[in-house]
Amino acid sequence: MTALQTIKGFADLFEPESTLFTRMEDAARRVFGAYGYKELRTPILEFTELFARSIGTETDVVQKEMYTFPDRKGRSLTMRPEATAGIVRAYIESGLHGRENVSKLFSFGPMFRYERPQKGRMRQFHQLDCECLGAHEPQADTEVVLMLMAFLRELGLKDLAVDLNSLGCRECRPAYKETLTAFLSSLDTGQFCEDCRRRLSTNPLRVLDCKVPGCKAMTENAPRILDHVCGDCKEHFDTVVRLLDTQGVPYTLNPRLVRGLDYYVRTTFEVVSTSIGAQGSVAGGGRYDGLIAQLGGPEVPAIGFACGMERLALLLAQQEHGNEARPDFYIACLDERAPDVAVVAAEALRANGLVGEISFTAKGLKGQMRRASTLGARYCLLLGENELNTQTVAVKNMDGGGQVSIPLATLGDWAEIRHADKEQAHRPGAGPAI
RNA sequence: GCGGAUGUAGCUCAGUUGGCAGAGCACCUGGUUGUGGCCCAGGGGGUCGUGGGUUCAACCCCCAUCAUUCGCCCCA
Repeated sequence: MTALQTIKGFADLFEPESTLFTRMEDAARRVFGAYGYKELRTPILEFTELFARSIGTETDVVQKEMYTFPDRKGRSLTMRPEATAGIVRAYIESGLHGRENVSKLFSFGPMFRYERPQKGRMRQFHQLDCECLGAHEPQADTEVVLMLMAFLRELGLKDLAVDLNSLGCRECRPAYKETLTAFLSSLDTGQFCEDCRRRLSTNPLRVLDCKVPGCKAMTENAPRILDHVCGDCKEHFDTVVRLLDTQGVPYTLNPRLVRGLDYYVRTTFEVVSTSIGAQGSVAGGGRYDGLIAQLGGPEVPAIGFACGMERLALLLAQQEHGNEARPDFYIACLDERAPDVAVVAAEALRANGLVGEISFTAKGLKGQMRRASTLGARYCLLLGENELNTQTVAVKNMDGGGQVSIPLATLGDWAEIRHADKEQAHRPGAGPAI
């Protein structure tokens, strides 16, 4: 029998990733909750039509990256490739728009895209998602960016850059598109890379986003969308930027920043890290005023963002390398009767706030000490023949201190003192407890 | 979908021109050490990713395939 393995691009999350994910979710609830956002959980499966209509039939995501299959009655279902469509569907279907003017929702969970896996990109990946539905005001845009930054700060992440741009609206973007196309066509198009020559006709805005140095140089003097948006869009964007200034948020105006999904308009932003390779984009979002109506809902504006949890986990992991928490104790069993006693003793220690484990089997002391050492335990509790006969436990300080003998009956008191020490030690530092 | 790299012990990886399968860490046993984590000696562990081919002989060369990984495309 050959052993089974995970599906390509689907990962089992062990420590420390599993803990990092939990911490991100906790931080999200705290920070987003502070801005009045409520948690929403939508299904992983939706009718395929939802994504076709929202993301855009012509996009790569819909054309070749979705997990799509018929159910038992032949209806086409798709495992969600992103979160916004499902949230908007739920928003419309629940009639939430009729009960409140502005709805603020956040969500997190697995998404699915059939892509070639690489660093920070899985076929099953996870996103944190925030949507502010019903607000057209530029203050909503600013607050969403501020909230995203507050969330990343809460996680202790540094060295992140915010890129900002406006994509114009349905009124002014077509005109800019023409201006841009005219400019690009006037260049020596043969010098563009293969992809850009294709983009020229399919999606000229994407040419600005090309990473090939040659293409970048050629589009250096391309007309900037910010100089071509209509008065309303300009005013909207100016307000967003001015408010970010007052809050001291560092950002870069990036005229090349465009979005992959069709429904974005006006403000668009991205948070980038320079330290995780090619997949440096950690979060991205923007305004999508037309989407809700496009999906059969009311004419309601909205703005939101999605945050890639795998990429955040990469950043957190490299930032916290070597900061693993130490267990407080390890109980070494040196006698066959010891494991029984160890279970009870460990419970007494944990009841007083300590963290640690025991050896289930009795083995030689040398191996036990090695085990305690590799675990990084602060104290190694020895249960040998002598200790069992005298109803005591030998407690050895693994950090070079001495060793004391403690009656089993008073182990709880000892643990209480050690726990108090630990609390004291954690007070000044900002490190996570446990 | 396209391109590069890598698959050898539980883990990290060496392996010369094609000539008996290796090290470190981990694990087990023994010795030593003041109650011991260091040190010393020994031991268990391998379909060399898989399937073909070339050869007297393949971890090594060739073909195929699977997997992992870094990029491209696309996206968070």
